Amino acid sequence: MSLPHPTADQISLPIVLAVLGDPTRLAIVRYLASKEGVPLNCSKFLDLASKTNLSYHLAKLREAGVTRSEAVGTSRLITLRRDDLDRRFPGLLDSVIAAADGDPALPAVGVSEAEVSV
Amino acid sequence: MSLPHPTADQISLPIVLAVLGDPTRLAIVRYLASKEGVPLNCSKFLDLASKTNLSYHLAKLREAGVTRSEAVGTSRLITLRRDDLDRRFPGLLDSVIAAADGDPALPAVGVSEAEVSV
DNA sequence: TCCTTAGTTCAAAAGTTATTGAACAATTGG
DNA sequence: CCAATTGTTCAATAACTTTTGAACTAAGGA
Repeated sequence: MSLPHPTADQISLPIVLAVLGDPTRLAIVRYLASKEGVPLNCSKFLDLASKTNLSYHLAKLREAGVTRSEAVGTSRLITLRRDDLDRRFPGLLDSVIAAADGDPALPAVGVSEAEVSV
Repeated sequence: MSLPHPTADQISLPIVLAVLGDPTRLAIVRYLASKEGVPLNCSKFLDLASKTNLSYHLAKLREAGVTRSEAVGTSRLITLRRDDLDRRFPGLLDSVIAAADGDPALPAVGVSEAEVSV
């Protein structure tokens, strides 16, 4: 582990809610949840935002304690901190993801604007 | 009903999360949840923020679809839109409120700074 | 009617967050 | 070593959010 992460008990509810309240970050979290166990690198999310902007949003998620980023080579392997989140805020992540999955208007990884309207 | 409210299906997940991501608004929602069924007026929340600022936060909650405000005389009776929220986002409100209740560091209605530290 | 109570609106200021491009580091493969 | 790949950092800007005080409206009671 390379970058600074909060410990599980430093994770703050309002910060997590505010961080998940951004559609780009919510899309990242949904995708991580859908690929649980598979560490992903940033390039997976390039259809959501520019590389620089993604770096910003991924840092927000990491600093909030929602994700964990591990440096491996030139990549960052990103995983959802599901265990920590479930322990701190039981049921929260599941209900957020289920609600997001039920909303076709939200941006999602691998679903370009074109694909949506076709 | 006097003021503009979104319909249940206009309620947006990211907006609700962002709105609940503010500690003052989270305290309002927790208090409304703890007094469910009892319509409250704004004065209940005056220990959280100034009257003007409260008006701003309560408008945010209403516009997001989290609360309903009804004008009765010079008062606004405020209630939580639990049915609508539970239908749109099952389990979300309960997990947020349970998580907030478990965090003594969060501001709460009727718990002044003095009372906390004494 | 006049005063009080309850809350809103407005404009300004302050603070925060999001987005961008250019420049930078670090690793890996040829 | 050189070039490509992967992602970060920085500074600037744009855009939004929060907070404030003063002025206002509308209802209710004396």
